[in-house]
Amino acid sequence: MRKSLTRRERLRHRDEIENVFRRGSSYRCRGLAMKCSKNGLSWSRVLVVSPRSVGKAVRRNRLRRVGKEIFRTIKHTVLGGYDFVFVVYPGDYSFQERQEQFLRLLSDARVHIFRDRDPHHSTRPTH
RNA sequence: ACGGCAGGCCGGGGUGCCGCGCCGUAGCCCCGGCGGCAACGUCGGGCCGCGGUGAGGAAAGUCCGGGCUCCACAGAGCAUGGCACCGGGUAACGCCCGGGCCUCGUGCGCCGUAAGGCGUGCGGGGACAGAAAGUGCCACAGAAACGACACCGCCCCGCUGCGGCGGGGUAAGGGUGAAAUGGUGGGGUAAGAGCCCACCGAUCGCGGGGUAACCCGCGAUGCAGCGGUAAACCUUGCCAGGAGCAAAGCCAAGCAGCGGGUGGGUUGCUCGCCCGCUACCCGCGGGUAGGCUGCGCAGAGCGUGCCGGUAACGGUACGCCGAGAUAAAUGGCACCCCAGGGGCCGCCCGUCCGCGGGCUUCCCUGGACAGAACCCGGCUUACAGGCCUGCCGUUCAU
RNA sequence: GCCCUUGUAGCUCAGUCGGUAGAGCACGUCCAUGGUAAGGACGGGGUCAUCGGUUCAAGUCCGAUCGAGGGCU
Repeated sequence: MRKSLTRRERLRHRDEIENVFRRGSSYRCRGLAMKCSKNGLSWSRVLVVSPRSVGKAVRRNRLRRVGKEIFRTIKHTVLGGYDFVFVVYPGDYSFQERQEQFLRLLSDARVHIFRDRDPHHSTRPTH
């Protein structure tokens, strides 16, 4: 499977983003928050942002890039048909610790598929 | 060798795997539009390959100056705002370069008992026009704060009850203040005072040098107009029309109009000019927050050499084409080199026996400040570490 | 990206033309009350966001920096 994250798989428009923030379900843990909602498409779309309190543009870009990279490497284990918004908060975390935060919130939302299981028989999300 | 100051430059490099934006290009024939009966052609998109390319010296703050776009043209005057020694550079500037003057620090020399003064060298700083056009302000203190004045004093005359009192002269000394109407020394005088003299300062005139700011020399005037503040109003000279790429133009989608004004034309006033009076403007309400152009373009462009210039910079020849996103591309992981910091075992060298330096090995960091958003020229601010040049100081060697 | 506004006591704000920084609430002590609140008297508390400049003198004038808030398709 390709590990790319193309333009189609990113959440790009203001109304779509505001829709997720307004109507999506919330999940959060230390250092990360996630909002998601169904988008009616066959694939999932994602957006990673960092709040203004993180600091200046360089630090905020860095957190967004790490978040995008994590989603890219694990996106084949995520169900299709959802819009995700990840809000990355500052903290002294390594790449692996950040990845665990993402996997935990995706599991909490029941949209995470483990690789040793057949995707077609996994439990459907309940919202 | 080390340390300090000033100026200039750089701001990690490489390999592998995975990934992102943009440009070009072959393919698939996946999707849509148009043409065609069809095969297919064409345009746009998607996917998958290949090639190219991909953050900074400040990209930052948005403090100045332009280009560019729109306001019919970008016109005149006033208002308003900005700038301000002189000359040059530049598209322009409040920027840069050179020069002048003032001021601060410091070395040397001279004068002086000293305080200090003068000359000169080096380095730093200066929003540095005008206070003899006018207005305002100068708290407290002080007699008096701008054309004003006598508190303590000093001196003369008169009176006296010998304590002083009155009239006048004076501004040297004390005192107040940030600042008291030239300074120092001498003469003079009742005491004093540019009252007179010498030197310094100031003003004016003449001559010389310099494009100029200004400098130098000589002479005259006792200085009778002279305090400070224009980053107070102001005066003089110069500059500026306004808004800003969320400018501006086009396409698609969508909605609902109502009330008011007669003028409107992107700060204010007047004039001119233009447009319009089925138009335009103002207010309330409703709808849309998508795409394309602008916008990645050869440009006040970058690099190197030569020429002119003290320099900023200009000219010329050759070469090069160097990001273009839009919830916003330039990233992630691993390793090596290099650089820096820290620790321990061992080895070597020096030793004033406190330790210092080098090698090996291990760990940490990739280091600081910081992310293009229409584009340039500056300014300001932030910044780990390193390199180069010049000057100064200390030590060692010759 | 562009354009504005603002920063004064713990909080909300005054401070004109430069001349020793104030008000209300809050805080402390005392009075008053059997006690508390209200009330009264007295008092403490400020790097005027930071740095530099002009001036004899700066919260005020000028420049730079930092922070906070708002608007523009």
